[in-house]
Amino acid sequence: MGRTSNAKELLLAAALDLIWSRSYGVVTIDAICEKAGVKKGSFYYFFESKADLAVAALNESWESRGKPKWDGYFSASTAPLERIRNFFKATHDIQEIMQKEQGAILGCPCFSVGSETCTQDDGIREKVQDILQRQTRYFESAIRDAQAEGLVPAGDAAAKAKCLFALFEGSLGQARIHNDLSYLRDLPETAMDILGAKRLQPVS
Amino acid sequence: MGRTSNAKELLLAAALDLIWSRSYGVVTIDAICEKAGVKKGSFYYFFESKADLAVAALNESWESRGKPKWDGYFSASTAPLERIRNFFKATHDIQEIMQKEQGAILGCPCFSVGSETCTQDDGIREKVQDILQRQTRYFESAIRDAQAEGLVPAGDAAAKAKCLFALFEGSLGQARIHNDLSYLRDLPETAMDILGAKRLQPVS
DNA sequence: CTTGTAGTTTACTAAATAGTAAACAATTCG
DNA sequence: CGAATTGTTTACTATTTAGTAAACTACAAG
Repeated sequence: MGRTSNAKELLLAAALDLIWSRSYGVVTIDAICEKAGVKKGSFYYFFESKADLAVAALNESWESRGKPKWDGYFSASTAPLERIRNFFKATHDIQEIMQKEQGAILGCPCFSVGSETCTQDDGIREKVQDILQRQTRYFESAIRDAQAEGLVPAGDAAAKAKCLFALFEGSLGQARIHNDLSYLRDLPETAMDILGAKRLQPVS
Repeated sequence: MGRTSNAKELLLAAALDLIWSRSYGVVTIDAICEKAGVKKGSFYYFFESKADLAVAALNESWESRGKPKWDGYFSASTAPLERIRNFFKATHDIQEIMQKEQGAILGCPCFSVGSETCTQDDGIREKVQDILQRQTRYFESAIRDAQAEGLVPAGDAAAKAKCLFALFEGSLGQARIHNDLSYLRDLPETAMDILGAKRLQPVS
């Protein structure tokens, strides 16, 4: 019973949008409230602090948008190396759309916010670590399947997954800093190189 | 003539230290002044703004510490692939020392600050782009030399360099977020995989 | 229709922060 | 020495920001 509201959702969306396009530190609670069209009193009704909101926004974004996407790309019904290639291809295409629509390549909010706040706020750091580790496990699982099928050499799948993930986030970071899509173009082939997958045209 | 001072250097050092260990956005001019032991009036005597100081600090850090190091690792008197392997090995070792001394792996200040501020401040973005592009060229040059010596397959050296740099920055970012050195351990071998360098024990 | 609950709004305080102006102090060159 | 110059300090203002308290409003269940 009582009054109904979508203010919480509006605040989560506004926060993610502002923090992603600018940065965590530069975005004020007032700015988030203004963008959401919600008064500050209501903000403090739903959240304790900006950090609290950021954690909730990252979580909400992962659960409702990120996870379904990753689940799709890394579906077990797709061949293991195809999952990885498709994912990296999609990374490029999604950021391409973002550049066209927003005028800027914004990369991965989780990684950007994580790098910015990890020495300052434990709550955000833990949530970011959690999401990034979940994402890395998609790679890990696909690599294990590829190894089981003899598509790539055996080895430490977890370590390889960390490398692929580093390539992924590093490329997105460069694309963001330079606002340049070309940093994302070779991702699929580079990933195959890292995994030691046989090329169509053998190297030597 | 006139009064002498090292306040400018103190401010540059304090700013880099604080911004690197925390973030650009969270560090105030007052905090930088306090850390440097310099009054705010003096700050504004030397710099126009925090962004102005940040640009100067990044530049100073690159010129006096970064560039000499990179010049050393990528010396033409070292074999091309050795340059890259040594560099990545050193990346690990330097961050290991940092973790022991400071309690945290801080990664690359240029990339962190760049990702944080690139949509907000043109001055910082341009300086960061400049430094990152210079660094990428060290890879590019080493890759070209490796290609000329037949150590790696021919191909677009600039594109490969971007990939190596993405691996580098992505790994540092993960190491920072998780405060975990293991993200840096496989860098040398992964770099060789990306370049298609022949392994000691061939893959297949 | 009334009552309790969920959410909203306004108006405020206290603190932090950027930025300035002008008097003051040290250094060196003529 | 004594200007001219370079850097320092203090004390200040104006603004932004986080955070709060309490009155107010809409809704839903009984």
